Amino acid sequence: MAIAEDLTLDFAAKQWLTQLPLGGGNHRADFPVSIIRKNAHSFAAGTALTFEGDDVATVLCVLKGWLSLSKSLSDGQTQIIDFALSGDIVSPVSADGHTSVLQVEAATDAVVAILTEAEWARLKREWPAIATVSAQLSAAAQARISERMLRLGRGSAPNRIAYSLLELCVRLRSIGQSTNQTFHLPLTQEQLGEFSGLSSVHVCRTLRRMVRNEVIVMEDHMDIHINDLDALAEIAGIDFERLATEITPTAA
Amino acid sequence: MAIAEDLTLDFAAKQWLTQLPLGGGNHRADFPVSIIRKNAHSFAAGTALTFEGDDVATVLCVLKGWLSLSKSLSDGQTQIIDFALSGDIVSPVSADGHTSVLQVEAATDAVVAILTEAEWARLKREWPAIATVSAQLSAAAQARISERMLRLGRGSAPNRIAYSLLELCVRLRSIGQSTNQTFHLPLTQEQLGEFSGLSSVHVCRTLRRMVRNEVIVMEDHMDIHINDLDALAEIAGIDFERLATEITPTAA
DNA sequence: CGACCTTTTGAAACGATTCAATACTGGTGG
DNA sequence: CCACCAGTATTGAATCGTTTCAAAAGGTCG
Repeated sequence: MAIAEDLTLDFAAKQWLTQLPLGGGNHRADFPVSIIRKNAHSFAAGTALTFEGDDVATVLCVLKGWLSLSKSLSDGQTQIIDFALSGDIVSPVSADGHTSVLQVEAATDAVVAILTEAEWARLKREWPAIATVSAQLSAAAQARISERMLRLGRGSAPNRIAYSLLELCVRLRSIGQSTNQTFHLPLTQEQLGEFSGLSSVHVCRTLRRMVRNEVIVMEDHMDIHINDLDALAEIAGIDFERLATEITPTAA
Repeated sequence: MAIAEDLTLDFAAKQWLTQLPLGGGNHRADFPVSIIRKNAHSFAAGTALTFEGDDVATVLCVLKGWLSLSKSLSDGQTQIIDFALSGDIVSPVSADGHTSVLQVEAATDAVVAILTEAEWARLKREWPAIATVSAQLSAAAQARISERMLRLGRGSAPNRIAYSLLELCVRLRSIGQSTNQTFHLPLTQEQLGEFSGLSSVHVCRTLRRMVRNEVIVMEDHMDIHINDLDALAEIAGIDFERLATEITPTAA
């Protein structure tokens, strides 16, 4: 974990931090960007982000890449609770404020600003726009977690996979990393299984069937194109554009 | 839905609203209680709480009874995402602020204060203690939803049922409705199935097996006593007291 | 008492997992 | 440049756990 120097890159992408109405000419407006920049760290894919002691009360702003938030059963079986993508905010704190309930890991190479609860509270207080976006992000996270719980509890394998693909497509689109239902998932089938509650073998079978039916096209280790959006949405049991408004922070 | 007149009852229970350090002699300190009282409504068990149009941006404070928050697949299969118990706060709003992502229903007879987002924001602003409790409650909800997602995705039926019982036991204990691991669940086996992602038939089989093994005792339609806490915690894959600190707001 | 809902239990069917063998891919070092 | 390796993907076959179907028993309420 090293201080990130290359923050220019992803800031160009469509992200909340760059979109904040922070008040143009006002030089203080640089403050949020600068405090986040100052606390930015790089993580290589696969690295665990650990929090101990007082560090727990911490807020993570993902500036680049994907984080996976997961939990494991005692026998090692893992469930990915959520992915935090570029622009997302994570506070992996439990009700007692002392333990992290979730294991946080960089799913890809990632850049993350790590703020204390206090710093974050101050940002929210002094820049209401940040508080607003933060609330929207958390409502969006809530909504997509509900959708996924529904499918973990009740959905078939095709339903789960279809939903997972559509959710990630929608989210990537909202941060400018997908157009025309084409996107790259930086995941193994094993990880997609941990996300959707299926064995990697069954993820493979299900994806293959979708390719055979020409619902999706797959190339180069997880470059996905949704060929028949209506069919996939039907399998997932959602309305694509409605899902987008529910699980994605909408421009205020 | 009628204005509730009988608010004295559950207020006696150990609840956040009564525990707030609102500043003793200060007469303004009555304000939170009075605004909540003014907006309290009664719902009979089974009633759906609906929100339309501008009502969506709404906060629910459960004063008495249980709410169930659920989602359904197009074929009618339902997943209960969470129960909101007495003292819990629910904001069933999606990221666009216009649709309710969750179906809210009174699982028992219930009394709920229904506040607008604006009223709630004002309460939080003027009584920081409310903001604190609110944050704790939402961290607790986050934590228990993660635990449940893990089990929906990866757990066996016994694991899911054991966890569900323990979670509800812990939560009921924290609001003074369970002592000695004895409590009443106001749920049918069907609902317990919707909560744990199992068919009602399999809920029955699993509970029966636990009774046979003397892990739990069941009487009178869902009066449950956990007879062998260690065994149940083992099946659920948790540490009981640790779970309590994670999924329950801790006294500040 | 009958109507209705919930619980219980058995048997059959189904879907997902596990096991196992093979192929594919990208990276490393001879 | 090729051989090799580890990790990943693919496919088939057997197994397992859960669901579904069905039938009966228990409870509650008009």
